[in-house]
Amino acid sequence: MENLPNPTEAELEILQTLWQTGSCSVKQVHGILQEKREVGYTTILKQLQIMLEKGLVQRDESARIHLYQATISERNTKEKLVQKFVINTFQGSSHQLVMQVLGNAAASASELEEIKKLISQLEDQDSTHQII
Amino acid sequence: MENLPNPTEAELEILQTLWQTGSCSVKQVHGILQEKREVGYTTILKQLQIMLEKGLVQRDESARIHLYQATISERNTKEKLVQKFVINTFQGSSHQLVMQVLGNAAASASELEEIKKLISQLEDQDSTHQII
DNA sequence: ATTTTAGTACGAAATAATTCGTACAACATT
DNA sequence: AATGTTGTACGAATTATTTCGTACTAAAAT
Repeated sequence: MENLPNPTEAELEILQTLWQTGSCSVKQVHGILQEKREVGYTTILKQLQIMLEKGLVQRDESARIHLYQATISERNTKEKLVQKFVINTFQGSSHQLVMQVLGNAAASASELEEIKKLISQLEDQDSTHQII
Repeated sequence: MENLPNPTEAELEILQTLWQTGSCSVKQVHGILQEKREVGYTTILKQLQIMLEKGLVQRDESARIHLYQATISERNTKEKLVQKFVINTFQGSSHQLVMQVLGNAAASASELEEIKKLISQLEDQDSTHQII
């Protein structure tokens, strides 16, 4: 249960492709990111090497072409990033964040439906499990 | 209608105190932040000077003690920061962000109530104003 | 066997963000 | 007037992040 550093912005970009694709060569990652923006091959290579040092990814070196994969889960990572963001930007009030987002982002009716459903579930949990 | 850069983390911290207090001397800002963490006076001074250059704050120099105030609104700034965060972390899906947050942060019943109310409002708007 | 191709390793430059020391200026106190 | 106090200005060190060039290595193709 090590405590790894949060990924930086560029690192997160790479992690996203690893989460989506599973296990990637540098070439694959580069190919995917290249579609979004101009970036050198060795830039991605170096990033992955740094991420390896940090423990954010692991790699299979058995073949000549190394295969990288994320060591941290998408869910858990995003959870931490959200937490940090909420602290920095909303003084820790995730409620405030939600209100902001719902206010801005014209959410579609079906999305609102989904959110309402989640809230109902949460409320049920509350009344069922809460001790007081 | 200039387009100012997003504030960095340290800058945001300062902006928060300016938003809360209105118009502050360096000393005031420093005093408030000092309570949260160890930080030098000239650090804050320099930050404010940089923020002035960037246009994030303006200052009243009429007195010897300069008074700083934010040039960008809290609401608007946070909106942009959220937008950027959602793009980086949730590939632009603010809906995903909301689901994450609600799932994690054990929101209190009253908070959930408040959110539900907002959702109802949004739904009303939809049915009332939407064209299709 | 030589050459070309496709990969990794590594140093280091470029950029951005943060921090603070030192110098200087204005006002207040003696 | 001299001294102390409380400000601002500014240069510069430090740290983090991002980027890429150059060198090296192994495999594939000739």
